[in-house]
Amino acid sequence: MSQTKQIEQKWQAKWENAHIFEADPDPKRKKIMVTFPYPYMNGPLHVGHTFTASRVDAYARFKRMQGYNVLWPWAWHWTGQPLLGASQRVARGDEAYIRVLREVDDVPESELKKFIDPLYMAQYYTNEGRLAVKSIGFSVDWRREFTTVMPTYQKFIEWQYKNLKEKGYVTRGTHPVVWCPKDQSPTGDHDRQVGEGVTPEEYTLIKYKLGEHTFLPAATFRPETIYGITNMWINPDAAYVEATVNGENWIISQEAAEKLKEQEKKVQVKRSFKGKELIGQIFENPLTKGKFPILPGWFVDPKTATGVVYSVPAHAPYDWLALKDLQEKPEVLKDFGIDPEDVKRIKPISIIKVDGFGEYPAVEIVEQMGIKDQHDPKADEATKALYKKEFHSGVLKQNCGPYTGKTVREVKDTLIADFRKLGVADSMYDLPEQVVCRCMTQCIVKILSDQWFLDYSDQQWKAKAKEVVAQMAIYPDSAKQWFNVVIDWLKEWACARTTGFGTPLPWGKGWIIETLSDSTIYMAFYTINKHIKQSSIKPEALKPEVFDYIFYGKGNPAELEKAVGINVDLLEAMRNEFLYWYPFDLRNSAKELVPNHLTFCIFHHAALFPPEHWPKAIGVNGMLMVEGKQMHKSKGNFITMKGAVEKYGADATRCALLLGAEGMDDPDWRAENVSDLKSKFEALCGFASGIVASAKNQEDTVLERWLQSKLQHRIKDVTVSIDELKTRTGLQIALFETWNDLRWYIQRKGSTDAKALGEAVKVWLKMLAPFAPFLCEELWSQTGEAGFISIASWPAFDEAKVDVAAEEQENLIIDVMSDTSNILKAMKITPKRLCYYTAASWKWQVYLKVLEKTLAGEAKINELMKEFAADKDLKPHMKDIAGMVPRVIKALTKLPSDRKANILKIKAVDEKEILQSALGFLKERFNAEVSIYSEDDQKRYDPKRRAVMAMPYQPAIYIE
RNA sequence: GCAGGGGUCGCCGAGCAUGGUCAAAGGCGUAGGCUUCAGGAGCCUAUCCUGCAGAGGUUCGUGGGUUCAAAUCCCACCCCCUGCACCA
Repeated sequence: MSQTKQIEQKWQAKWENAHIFEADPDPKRKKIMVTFPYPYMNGPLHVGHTFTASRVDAYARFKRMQGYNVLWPWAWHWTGQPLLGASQRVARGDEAYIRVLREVDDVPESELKKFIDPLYMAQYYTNEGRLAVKSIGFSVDWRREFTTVMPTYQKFIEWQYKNLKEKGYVTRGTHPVVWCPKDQSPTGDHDRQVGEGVTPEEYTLIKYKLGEHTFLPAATFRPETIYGITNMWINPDAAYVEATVNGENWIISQEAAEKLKEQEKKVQVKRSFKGKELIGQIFENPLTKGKFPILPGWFVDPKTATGVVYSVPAHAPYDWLALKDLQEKPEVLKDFGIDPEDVKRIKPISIIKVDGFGEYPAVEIVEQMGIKDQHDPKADEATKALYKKEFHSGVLKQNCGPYTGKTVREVKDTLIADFRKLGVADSMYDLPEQVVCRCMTQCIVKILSDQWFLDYSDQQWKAKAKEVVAQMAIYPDSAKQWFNVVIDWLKEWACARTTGFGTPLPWGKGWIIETLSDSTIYMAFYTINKHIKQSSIKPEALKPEVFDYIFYGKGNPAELEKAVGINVDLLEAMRNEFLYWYPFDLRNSAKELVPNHLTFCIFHHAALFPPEHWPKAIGVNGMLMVEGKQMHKSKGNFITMKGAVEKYGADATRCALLLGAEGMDDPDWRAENVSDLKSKFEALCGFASGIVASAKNQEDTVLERWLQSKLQHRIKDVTVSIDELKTRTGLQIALFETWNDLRWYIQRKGSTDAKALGEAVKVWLKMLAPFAPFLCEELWSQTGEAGFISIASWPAFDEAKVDVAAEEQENLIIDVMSDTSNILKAMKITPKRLCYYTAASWKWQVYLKVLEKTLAGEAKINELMKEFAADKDLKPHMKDIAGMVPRVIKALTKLPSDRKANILKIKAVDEKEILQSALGFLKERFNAEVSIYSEDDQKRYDPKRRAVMAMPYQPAIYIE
């Protein structure tokens, strides 16, 4: 076994035995409850889960070290269809799928066989998942664990839905879905062979009249164009039917008749015939009573909507092209007994005024794009472009009745509603593209009736949900408006279905609450599940009144005890535990859950809990990529949590992920980077334990003060970063920046045995502990500290330890070195001797004065000069000062303002002494003799007379 | 199509909200040196271009604009990612 693995197992066991992550209410301590959306158990946990949960764990561990009572619970989502589907595929002997289980999920053969039982499968993945979560070191309180099919959990969900229903958030209605006629069930995206992402579209049917009692329901997305109709198109070769539809006589395509049967229409086909039969007949516009002919249109697809299309050649490119065709090729009309002259007389009717177009936009766009005929693929493009343009900016002309002067966008909805009221319009759904079910059956649209919905359209509910958002923190902040947009956007959500695992709807036989609807407030269940498990509370005892008491404080525990048999103490303990932990303080997930789960969570809290129990914060992060691509089992780039930990170790896995991205950016998992990080950690171990072992010298030179001071900034930055869930920034500073500080100190010091360095390393380990807990525990134990670093106190920023003088001293060295290197680079020489000349004391006087004025924002050269001239000591140097002042001003603009302030505070420093103290270091660095002089030094070696160039914080340099 | 997020020096990625401190953090990679029996690791240095003195020049998706001054503000355009519902 590798050393890493040994260390990991050792600490995992120690944590578990010491129960340090098990959190109970403690009124003396402030609490933090963090949560991660429970993962769905139809497969193993993967690095995507790992990334998101690592952020939660880093936050939890950080808060725990800060002294908070931190609770991080975990559970498993079993609700829904996919688990069933997966199991069925195993049962069916689906080779491809079984191979994935075997090779990607690493399921042993003996277990695989048992996967024909979906619950067994879920239990297997749950067990594996728990081991993985433990092995990566997430600081979870396992006493609260559950799965969503546990009867006790289901009692909780029943309570939730009973409440929602009573409060009026659950409604009943109809809904169009993509439907597989063979499976007799909705066909979700994942169940499709063809047509992923395709959703039903609603057509308006305008019921044109053919004779007194027959309708031609023409399908359109643009019902406003009824005012511009010139004729009807019927495909002469397609099969049509005359049918009674909800008591009316309709003529529609054969396919349409079948479809309408599934859309809450009573359809009775009376006779079938070819479209040809209709050509040449005259129909009536039910609104304007105008009469128009039916013409042959071969482009009409009987498979789309009703197969009946009306023609608006002024605004629809296809219609214009088809009409033009007939007008130019009158011979085809002969077959239908239509007088070509009648067709030639048809003129487009313009009804929409739109910028950039004249009378007949369709005619113009066809000419502009050089579209030849209705078979030209560009016709489709033209249709879309024109539709978009007319919809957004088109204004209806005077011939549009009550809608005149309005934009299409404004009136569309009312217009449809009006037409329906007048009885001239109906509607039907159809799919814009073909959808084929996994079972190879062609899908259709079905309107499900008696569906149960969560009424997310409810304006008051929306308003309340926004209040929840307003009072909480969202990380990153930019996601906040997204939540608000989603709240606006959400409509009724079908919250129950008839198949799959889940909690039966308490009042609806045969309905099961679907996955995204049974996972909205379960964080509250964690708070009490510990008691339910420890006291083996029976599901039957968990009556709604029990939850009412626990969550709302309603009712009397003594009476409850009598009613359900849970004793008063236990009831009160549960109530207290809920009150202690709730609301949760952070919920973090990937951004894909923003438009659904996370927003649902907000809605349900708004509905069911008072403001004091509303979520405190939600974190959102990107979606993990693997080697630059989306991770997919089918793409062969699927990496499990277990696999990653085995290969790279827990700490490297966690940190590689966290260093990948923060905010909503997508992190990229690159195997090479992870192994680099793994070896970096090995180096870190050697580095740190070496220092810890040798720390003995009690010293307090400027270098120790510098190190201490630098460390304070790192502490501050890391603390602020993790607080805002900027885990990437936090880890970067904790790991790399701090490491660089330690290195600089060691270089300058030339030794590693100072106690101060050992102390700094301890602080360093503490800052790293939330990110790389195993390694830090191991090194912590080597420092001789008792107890776990996981619960050691987080380093606090200490203003008193900030030493700006020490920092500026090192800045001086760094600046001098970089100037020297720059010169060497330009000169392309190897130095034998370096001479530094520090500025004369009068220059400091000038420098500080200029600095002071600069900081105050009033650095005027002439005024400064006057002031200097008035000074007896400076008077003799006025010639030099004249040249110096502009140089100083320029140099100061390059300094950050906080450094300027520090320098002013420190006043003059003895640069010669500082450089002298770094003499050995500089010698070694440049591999040359180094001499330090003051500009005032009469005996200085200065053959090129460089010394006069010396400035405060910028000694002159001479190299030979 | 609608909505949200993005395009930065070989790569990954900070910075852009409060324009100057930005040739632009940090990591990775690459090159050179030190250390080492060797490999690895570690440590140091360099890494847009130019420059025989600490300097200058050209960069931050594209094209305009505002300003003494823009990666950062405004406008237009191009490209990429994510979500869009009965499904986790």
